[in-house]
Amino acid sequence: MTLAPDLQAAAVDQCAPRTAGTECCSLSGGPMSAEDAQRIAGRLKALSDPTRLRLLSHVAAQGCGAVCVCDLTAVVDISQPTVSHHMKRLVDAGLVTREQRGKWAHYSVVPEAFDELRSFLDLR
Amino acid sequence: MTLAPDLQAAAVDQCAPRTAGTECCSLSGGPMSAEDAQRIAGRLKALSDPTRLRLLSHVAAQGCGAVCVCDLTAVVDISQPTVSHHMKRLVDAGLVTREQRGKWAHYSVVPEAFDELRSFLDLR
DNA sequence: GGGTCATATCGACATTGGTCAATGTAGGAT
DNA sequence: ATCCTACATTGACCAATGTCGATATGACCC
Repeated sequence: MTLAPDLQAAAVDQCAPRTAGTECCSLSGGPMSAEDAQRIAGRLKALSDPTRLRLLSHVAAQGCGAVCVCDLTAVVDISQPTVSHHMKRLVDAGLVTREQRGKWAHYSVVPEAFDELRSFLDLR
Repeated sequence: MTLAPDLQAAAVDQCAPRTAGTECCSLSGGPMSAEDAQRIAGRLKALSDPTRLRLLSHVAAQGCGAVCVCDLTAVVDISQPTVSHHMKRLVDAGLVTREQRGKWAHYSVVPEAFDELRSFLDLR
């Protein structure tokens, strides 16, 4: 693992105020439209791979800090192109954001996306 | 759609007491083990298909009632074998249970499984 | 400029997965 | 026993996906 490009701020409980989750739909709210099902399934599909979950858990553990790919390749034992591919899928799904700082790519989680999924999975 | 095999009880808020979700791990709880990632990814994978989400939303809408396949085929426009296949995947993932009543198969949701996923997706 | 480092993209491969038609199975009715 | 009904299983097909090595891009340094 190379030197971390900056002092990743220690994980904080709540760094930025979360905008209310995009109220979309819920599993218990009756039959879903095909469009909603497509949207949610897309996000869940991005989460449905063990390698991506492990990568994501490292990003999420940084709280509002950011993680570069060099750190991630060291943790999960897969090739660098594969890590890039997985991170791209997470970004495309709107679950993490990517920010280029110098030559490093920094990733951080998008809390609203997870809020939406959590409320979708609520069976009440 | 054939006649419903029994009067599916109107959805109730809380029919059976939920046992506390199997506290496993969380995305924000630091790096995940490969085993945990595999487990959770398996459940998420079962949820990562739009057709299964739509089927599941019909089952979940019944609350603690149960739904037979004949009702499900009518709702999503896919063949009966495909519905069976999807329902089997949901059962194998532990998200729904299957109960044979006469010649009908009745499906209902497993709230604990969803509780576990929701707490896993909690970024706090 | 050239060189190196961090990351993305490309092409190829093997595996998984969604779908269907055809068939099997088992319960209920006549 | 014979049919019908409700559902599962099988086998096949094609599309999507995870993985890698090789290569491209782009930022920094000298």
